[in-house]
Amino acid sequence: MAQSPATIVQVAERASVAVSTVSRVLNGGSASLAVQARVRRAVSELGYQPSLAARNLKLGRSGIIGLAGATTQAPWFTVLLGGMESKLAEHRTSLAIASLERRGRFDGSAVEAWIQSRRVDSIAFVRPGENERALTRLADRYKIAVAYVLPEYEARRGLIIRADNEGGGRQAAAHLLALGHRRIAFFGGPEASVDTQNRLLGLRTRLAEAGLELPAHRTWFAPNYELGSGIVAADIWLAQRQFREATAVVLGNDAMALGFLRRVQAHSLSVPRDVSVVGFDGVPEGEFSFPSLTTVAQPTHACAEDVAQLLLESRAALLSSLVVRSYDLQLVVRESTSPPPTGSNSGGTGN
Amino acid sequence: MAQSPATIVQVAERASVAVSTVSRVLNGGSASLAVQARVRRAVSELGYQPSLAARNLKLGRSGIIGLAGATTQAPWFTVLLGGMESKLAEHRTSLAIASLERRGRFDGSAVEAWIQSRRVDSIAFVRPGENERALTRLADRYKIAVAYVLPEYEARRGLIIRADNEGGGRQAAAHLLALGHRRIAFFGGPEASVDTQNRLLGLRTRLAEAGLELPAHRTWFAPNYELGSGIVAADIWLAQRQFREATAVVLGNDAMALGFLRRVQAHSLSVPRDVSVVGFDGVPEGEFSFPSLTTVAQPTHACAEDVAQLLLESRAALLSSLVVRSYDLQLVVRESTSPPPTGSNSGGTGN
DNA sequence: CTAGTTTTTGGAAACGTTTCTAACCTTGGC
DNA sequence: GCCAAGGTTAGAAACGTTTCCAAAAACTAG
Repeated sequence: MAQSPATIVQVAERASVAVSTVSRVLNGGSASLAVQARVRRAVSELGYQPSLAARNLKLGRSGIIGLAGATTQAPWFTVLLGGMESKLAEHRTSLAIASLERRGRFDGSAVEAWIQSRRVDSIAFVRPGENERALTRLADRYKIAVAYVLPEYEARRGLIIRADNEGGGRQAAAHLLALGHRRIAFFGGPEASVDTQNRLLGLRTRLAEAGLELPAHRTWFAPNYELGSGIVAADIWLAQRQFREATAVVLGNDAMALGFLRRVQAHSLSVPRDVSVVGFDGVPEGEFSFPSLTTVAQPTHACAEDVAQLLLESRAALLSSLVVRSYDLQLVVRESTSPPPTGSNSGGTGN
Repeated sequence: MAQSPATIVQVAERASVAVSTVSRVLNGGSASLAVQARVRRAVSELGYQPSLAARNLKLGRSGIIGLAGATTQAPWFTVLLGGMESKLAEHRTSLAIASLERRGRFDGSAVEAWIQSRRVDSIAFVRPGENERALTRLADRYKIAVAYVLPEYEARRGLIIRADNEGGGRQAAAHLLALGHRRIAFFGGPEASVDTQNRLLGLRTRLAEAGLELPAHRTWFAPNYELGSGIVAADIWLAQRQFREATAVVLGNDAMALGFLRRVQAHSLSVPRDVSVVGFDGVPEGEFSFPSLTTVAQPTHACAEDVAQLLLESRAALLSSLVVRSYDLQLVVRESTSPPPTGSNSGGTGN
């Protein structure tokens, strides 16, 4: 039908009314009932929808919220994407995606050009990691409201979405204790990672409450959070006596846990019969692995909606002040954990 | 520094030059060297980047390519997203995401409002499935260039990205034949699905070339492509003699294959020792499953770049004509396939 | 019926670009 | 030294909105 989309001018003509009147009617201003009816009829006859681009240009904003992460394919990222999209769709706001990396490397100037040319109103950085400082400078330069989703450090203003990793560690420990495990090993992500440290802290705290320890000789830190680190962890667990004594292992994240699973099974051991395995994150892959993975899941979906909402409604406030939101992690019990092998469940202190 | 982003007017003032001149210089028009230098200096001093919104408004387009799928979290979708994003970033074009579903149901009018208010220049529908006709009507109404990524049917104009599922079926068959399998079972997706039919056709064709058959009593069709269908498939394989004779099974897609894997292993059988398993799609989960999954992967990344490129460069052509691109699938051999159990590898004809 | 008050409406400016047209400045040939 | 031709630059209009301000219309009250 409509060759090119109808404009407000056409609506005005058809309703025999001034352009400004159409705008007023559509934005809830006052108008006589007769005019309102005429305008609305013209609108529906023409199938008119205001051009957001023109509207936002006039209003001095872009109506765009940016979402940027190191990779657009990480599970975290896509969940956030879905959650924010559904929230934003109701608010005439669009979501623009940017990858922080070009050809595998962080590219600050590409991000800067992107922010500037789109004039994004707000932006959410997903797991900014080591780039956080550079990104903060960028956001400051352009006075953009910004949300950091699971940052490692802490910015001075903006919205910080953090996960209660310590609580998550406690939950993992509680679960394993309830199953009867007494000796637990921890194969963390990078030692410098705040997340890993907090998870370990939670584990230790909860174990201590049960009179148990998680000694340093049963903790190990990987160079990264990749699947390969889980493979190495498995080799260590298989080969080293002080680790092998553990009847349950907690891995730095799900990717590592999946690697661990594979390697251990390749050695003809069974999970959870020979060893119980717990991961962190709650990635979808964990549901389909064999055995499916017990994990401490991040509350990503809830975060997504809150990020969208706050970035929309508290934009002004976020420009100057700091808002920190912490979310509880949630234990998801699946098949990779069970009571320890009978016999190894001695009443020892675990040292 | 810059409170609000610099505009072309400020650049013009700083360079003591008219606004139109700045625009000309920046867009490669002719200008004296002295002026060029002055303008460029002003641009870099102010950190000026043109506002894409204003630019596109004037140019009568939006500079936005839409990407819409039933769910924004499907593996297919995210790969496409990443691929298109990196391609588009070089072309001053942004990608806008929309979900075709609101609260789990297809919502045509939401999609229409979205298309219209954003004035998207082109749009890519990912696996439109049963909504394809409605979406085609929409695209026609607004005269938008449109790409259908893996459609079930075929539109009259636009870009059709299809995968050579028949060839994929042939590859799967060839692989299993090479390993020594003679009796193969097929657990497809919905019988009405074109993809499933083509995959089956490819399997049959290749087997026929080897003098073998894939008889109807060793094929089964699921109601959908979900994991649960794979579970049911496994139960059928386990229970029914004519299926159980097969030393290798081909599933409708990876999700089903993963379900099959889990169920069979839950019955204390080993993959691939007791049965070889092949999936379709190449989802990331298949890499981390145990055993990792042999699959016939979709060439998603290549598609993504082509979709972006064609939607950008051949926009006009796509408005009236039909372009069909077919992509080869690629066999990815992992752990879930091996030679059949010795003894069952008789020289029979497979009937 | 008039004057005052309120409500409704239309006109114009503005947002930040690009492009068209016309004016200006150089240059070179005579 | 003049004129034409060429290249370079400035000015204005346009894209589709919203909003401000003033004009017009509709009431209200005296």
